[in-house]
Amino acid sequence: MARTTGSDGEKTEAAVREAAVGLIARLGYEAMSMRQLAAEVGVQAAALYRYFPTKEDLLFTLMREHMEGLLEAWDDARPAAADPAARLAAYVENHIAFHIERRHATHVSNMELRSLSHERLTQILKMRTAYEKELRAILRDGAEAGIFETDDVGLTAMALIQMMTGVIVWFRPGERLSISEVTTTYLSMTMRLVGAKIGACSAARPVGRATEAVAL
Amino acid sequence: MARTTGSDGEKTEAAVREAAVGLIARLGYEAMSMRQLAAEVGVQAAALYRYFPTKEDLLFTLMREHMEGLLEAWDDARPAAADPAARLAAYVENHIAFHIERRHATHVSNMELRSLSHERLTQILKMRTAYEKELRAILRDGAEAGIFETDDVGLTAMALIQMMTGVIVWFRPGERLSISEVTTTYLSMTMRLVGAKIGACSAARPVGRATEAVAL
DNA sequence: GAATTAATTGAACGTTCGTTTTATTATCTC
DNA sequence: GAGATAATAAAACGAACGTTCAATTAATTC
Repeated sequence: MARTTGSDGEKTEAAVREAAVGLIARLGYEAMSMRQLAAEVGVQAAALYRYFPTKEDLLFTLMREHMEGLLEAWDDARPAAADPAARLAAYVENHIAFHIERRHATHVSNMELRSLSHERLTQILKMRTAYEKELRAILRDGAEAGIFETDDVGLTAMALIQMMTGVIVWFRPGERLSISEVTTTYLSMTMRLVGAKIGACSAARPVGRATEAVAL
Repeated sequence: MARTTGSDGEKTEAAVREAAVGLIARLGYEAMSMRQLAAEVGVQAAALYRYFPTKEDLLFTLMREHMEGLLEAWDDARPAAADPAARLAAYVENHIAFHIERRHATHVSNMELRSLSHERLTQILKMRTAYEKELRAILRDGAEAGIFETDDVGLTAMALIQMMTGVIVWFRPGERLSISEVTTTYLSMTMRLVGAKIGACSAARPVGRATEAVAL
């Protein structure tokens, strides 16, 4: 046989991407075979090569578009206001929402970096660094304004990102907590972690601890 | 050829374990071939099967021993005192020290879970849960005693563990920060994150923020 | 020093892998 | 409706995979 009735390149390519994200997230890039992916899409393995020249090209495409999406999402969510606390709150909310919504793609982008060629790895890491740089800028501004109290901006940024991204490891939609409950809790943990002063944060509710400290 | 002069089963097995941890951490379990591992040890692939019946047995052994080591380390480090803040400080210090010292093994234990059979996965996860339960108990005790201020004990525990374990992603020995500097900073971030009250923590230096809150 | 055991080699097994090639059919263009 | 093109199937490629087996030699035992 050959071309099947109703076959459409765009639809097939989209189906390949979607199936690939799911399979790689579940099995790992190395463990997923092209035949397995093709079967999931309902196609022969050879057909995949019409859309992606190699298996690694497929992986790289998924990762690059994930990172581009993350940077775009932050570009849209970034508040105009200069208030560091509000900017930090927006960063946290955007980060958690984006990563929960794309758990599988995030898993792939975080776990399969070692399967990229050196050049492509560099490309992905460059995007990641640009994204992290945004957080460091917020923390630095907040520390200089005396609103935050961070011992080490770089280290705090890494700790926050690890903490937030870690949500995808245990979060399952429809279980005990909703996305907004998780986000609220993470927001207040973040504000406490950076030592945010009261009233400085418009989006987050008052962090709470300082009131009790005063009461001591 | 056959048995080589000076060959010793115990030494070879230890060399296999060590090389396997390094290779799996760098390449991933699926991407590492038994021939590659054998070459690293300086032996033929067939020789590996004298010590580990299958590739998965090797992986499982590495993971199980890593988790056993973690539980033992905490058993030794656990303070006798009942003070939740001191216990939390001990947990953080032990966790970071253990994971930095065994970065590669931690990487393997965290990243290659999906390559285990269902039964063995359950076994490893049981150990991991037992370890995390210790942290939840500390947080609960601290919250009940009014020393900590945690919105959600389970969620806080996950956030803390992700944050702390994340150290191995970026930490490189001999770079900008020493282990003790990293530990100190993470300890103070932890204490702020859980909203620890001043003076409650014997091991950590005063967390700092409350003093300024009082000064407001 | 002969017998036994421990440690390893080298070659091979069947399977699966990513990928390529060729042929075939559906759809689109005019 | 003929010709061009897009989308796929089917089969095959060589290479690499985990693993097994028989042979061989070093070390140990008595």
